[in-house]
Amino acid sequence: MAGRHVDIVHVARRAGVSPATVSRAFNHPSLVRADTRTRISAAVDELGYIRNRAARSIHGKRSGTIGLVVPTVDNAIFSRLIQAFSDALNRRGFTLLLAAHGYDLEREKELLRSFLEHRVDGIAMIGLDHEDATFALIETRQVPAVALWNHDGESRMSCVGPENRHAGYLAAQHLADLGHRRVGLLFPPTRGNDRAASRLEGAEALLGERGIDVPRRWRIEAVYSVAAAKRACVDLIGSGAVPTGLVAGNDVLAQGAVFAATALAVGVPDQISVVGIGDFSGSAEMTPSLTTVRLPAAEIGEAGAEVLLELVRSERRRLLVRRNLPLELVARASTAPPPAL
Amino acid sequence: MAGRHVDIVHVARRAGVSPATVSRAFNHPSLVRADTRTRISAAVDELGYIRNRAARSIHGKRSGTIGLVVPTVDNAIFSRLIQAFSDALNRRGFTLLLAAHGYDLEREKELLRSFLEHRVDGIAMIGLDHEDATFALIETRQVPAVALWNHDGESRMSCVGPENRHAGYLAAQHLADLGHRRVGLLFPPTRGNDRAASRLEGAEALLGERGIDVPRRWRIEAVYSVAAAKRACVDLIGSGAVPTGLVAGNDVLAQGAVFAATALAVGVPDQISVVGIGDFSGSAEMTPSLTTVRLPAAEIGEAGAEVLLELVRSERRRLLVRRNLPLELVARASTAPPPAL
DNA sequence: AACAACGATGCAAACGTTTTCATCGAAGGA
DNA sequence: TCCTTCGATGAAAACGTTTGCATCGTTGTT
Repeated sequence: MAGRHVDIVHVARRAGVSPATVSRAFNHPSLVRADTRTRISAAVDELGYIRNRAARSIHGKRSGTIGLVVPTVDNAIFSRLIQAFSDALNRRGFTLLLAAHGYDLEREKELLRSFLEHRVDGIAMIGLDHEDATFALIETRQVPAVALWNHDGESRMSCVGPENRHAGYLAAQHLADLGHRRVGLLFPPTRGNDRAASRLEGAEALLGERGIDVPRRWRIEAVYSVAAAKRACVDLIGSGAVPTGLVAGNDVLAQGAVFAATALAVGVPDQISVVGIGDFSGSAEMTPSLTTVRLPAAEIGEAGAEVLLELVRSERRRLLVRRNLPLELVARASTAPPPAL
Repeated sequence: MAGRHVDIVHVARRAGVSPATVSRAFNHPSLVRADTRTRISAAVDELGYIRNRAARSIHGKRSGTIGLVVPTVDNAIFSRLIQAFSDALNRRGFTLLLAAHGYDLEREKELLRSFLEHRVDGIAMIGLDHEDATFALIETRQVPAVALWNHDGESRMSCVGPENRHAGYLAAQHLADLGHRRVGLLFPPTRGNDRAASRLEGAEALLGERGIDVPRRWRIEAVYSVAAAKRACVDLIGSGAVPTGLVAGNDVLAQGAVFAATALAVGVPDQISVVGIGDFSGSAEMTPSLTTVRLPAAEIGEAGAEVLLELVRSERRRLLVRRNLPLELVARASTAPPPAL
């Protein structure tokens, strides 16, 4: 009964109407008499008809898909963002196309191209730093686009997110306010990652203001993983000269730092204070609980979808929307004044 | 120059050939003379033409998309799976459609429908337990489908994953082998979650074999979050009668349990042993490092994509492929023999 | 030199929808 | 009763591709 290749014509025949009427029943129900609609709906159920969006979108109609390109899915905080973004999309009848570029902006451009082949109605990407070709693609195709996860008043494209620079600033400020003068910086590679770069910049700005100088050996780079961060910090602590405070570029790195200190019996926060950025799941529960700058991941996803769909609906293709989301320092147990000398 | 609405006809005109030849240059390059191909390729670049996959897929051609429905993205272990699955797809020229149903199988069916409207070439879902309507949809549409994250020799659909039952069995076995007789079970709600249900079943089977009875108050349910697990375990420990060993349904719950014990100064593993399932990122680095059953998330994603695309290419629509992925108990520092009485 | 075979390309139909325009019948106004 | 208006529906064109078939020029065979 229900079949593999039922199309609108089959439905129309079964319901005793023309294909046009079936189409209208779906897209403009008010134009179709109620009892006709009922017959059509019955025919749809009997035949197991499923509409073909590809055929719809050929008419310049919306495809009902939104593309999201992220550096990686496998990441506590992006996954929260993706979840919120996807939910918000689904609620509004859109479907998510997702791809990850692994912090390779060249690859990002390719993925964007592939999304455009699928005629996505809108594009979301992480961060404001992209290849020129990426911007060019967006502009000539005039496809609605939004950058998530970073905010900049001067941005070249619409954006929804917090000021990552400010996040770094707040984290460093917290340590400085507690009296720390010997501060280390534990950050991921900043290449192709403007969020990390901005945070680092913000932290350095605050430290500069307070006249705190960070020697090279306390500037540590670790890829995004608890294991890498822990290793790097074990090395740092083993090297002897240890800072009293550490600003980590995100909570995963901060967790690694805390685990390293704990493993080496260096007290947190008695001997070293650690502040993260992100407030990932688990940061509040670990021992000691992690002081961090909360990034509103779910809000970014939600608001990002909202802004993007607004752009999709709007006819004004050149419209730029910027939404700045608030940050908040969450003081917990991993930070305290530095030990007396 | 480059435009918003360039189609294959524009390209053809510019290259001085017919649209058919342009189409062939893309899909069957060997049928087109090399210098013609060059002209076409130049025209494509000049005009900024991007192919329209919607128009292609209308001919019964593949859409080049694969749908993945997960319970949630926001979850350390699924995000690893999604990452691997997506990468494997991209490498083979496919694009991922993603949606999350929040452990609501009714919702899952809706999302599947929406994917079918987009004419995905294949479907991947998590687990083997789905609504009848979901199975029916897959069967009448004859769309290639695979279940990830669980394996069952009798499964109704193709599947790629480990035996979750065995994972639970192994975890419990480890505690029993160490000599624990007073064992607790910390699991997520099993409704709509056959992986958790299987693990619980496996753990109970082993405990039954060893004649270990788990009283009701040591069967704890906590939703998937460190915070919820920690709360539940704080309650358990506060209640007085504490087991010497705890099997957690996954590492997130196990981490919550460890944090609870640590916070209440109950030694892990001296007073209580905790074993998880998953081997999430961070489990090896925390203090104490977590004993767990490793689930090969990345391998599942990779192999899942491979199997699914095999099904897509195959003409045999009723083909069932089952791939069983190995499990491994990773003994670390969170488990030890029970304290002497 | 005639013919067959082949490679390269064009023409036009087809894919499953949506939408414009036309048609038809019924209701309402003079 | 005739004319207008309006609501419901159908016919057909259009969307951007792909592909079967036809065509045409070239090369190789006898």
